[in-house]
Amino acid sequence: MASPLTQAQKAPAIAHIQCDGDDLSQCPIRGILDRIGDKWSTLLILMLQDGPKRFGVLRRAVPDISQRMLTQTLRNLQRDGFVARQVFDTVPPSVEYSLTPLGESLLLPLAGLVDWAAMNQPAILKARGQFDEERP
Amino acid sequence: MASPLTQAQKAPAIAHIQCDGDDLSQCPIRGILDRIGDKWSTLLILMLQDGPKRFGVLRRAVPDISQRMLTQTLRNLQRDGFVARQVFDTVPPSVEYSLTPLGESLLLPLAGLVDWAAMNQPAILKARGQFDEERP
DNA sequence: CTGAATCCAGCCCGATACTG
DNA sequence: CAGTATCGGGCTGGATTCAG
Repeated sequence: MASPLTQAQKAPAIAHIQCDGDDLSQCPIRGILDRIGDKWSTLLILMLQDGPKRFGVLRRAVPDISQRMLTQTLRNLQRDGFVARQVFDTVPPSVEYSLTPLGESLLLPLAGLVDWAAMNQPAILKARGQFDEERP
Repeated sequence: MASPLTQAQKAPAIAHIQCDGDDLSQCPIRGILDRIGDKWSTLLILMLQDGPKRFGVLRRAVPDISQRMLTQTLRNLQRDGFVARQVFDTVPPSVEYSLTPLGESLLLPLAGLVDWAAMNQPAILKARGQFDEERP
């Protein structure tokens, strides 16, 4: 844990991650994947990366999300300590969501994944096309 | 709607990832998240990081996966070009799965996420506990 | 040993309507 | 404006059984 940043270009050395056997349910990687793996969490985290946003702003920024899912996803993110929720007691009421330090720290590893995805999507699509082509 | 916001603040480098608006379905990050977000893909990728493994070996290494899910997950990974499948025509038949170069390249960003998860799981659990405690 | 096929439970998520 | 409640569909994933 003394080298948080310099592992950028090292060879894969994720040996200690077993997660198998008996206690797979409380595997740390599983916990975070269950969170970012759902449909909207990652998108909302990315949306909040450049500052706090109100509920309605998020809603408009992600047009195809329902109020239900927006509320629920924000709740989960808040519960895990990724986002903070601040209520302004005005009329009409307004609520601001923002990334906590913990949430912001997630942006870094997330960026690695995002960059990888953007860079390799063509290869994935190509592989997918070939696979579907060869398999009737 | 364009993006009138400037990436000031302390945001890392995920500027160009919008994914909102009209074409959210073919957003690259969404594609990869749908893959690694499922229950077994990431675990199997990590399992294959130190060399090819046979079907039965993987099965025994991840005791709580069903044959159905093992086959299905491997198929998806193969389809996306992450793993290669080699059949040895013997009796009884044996099949070996291994990471492709594309799959290996995913190990790097994945490692970042894994490390982050391992390092911050205590904070997450703590936040979760506090949240559940404060909410009746 | 590897894998396909079927049945079935659970939940994720969307649409809608209603409150403060 | 922000959030809750309810209903229902579709997909994920587990158990079992059969086949090459």
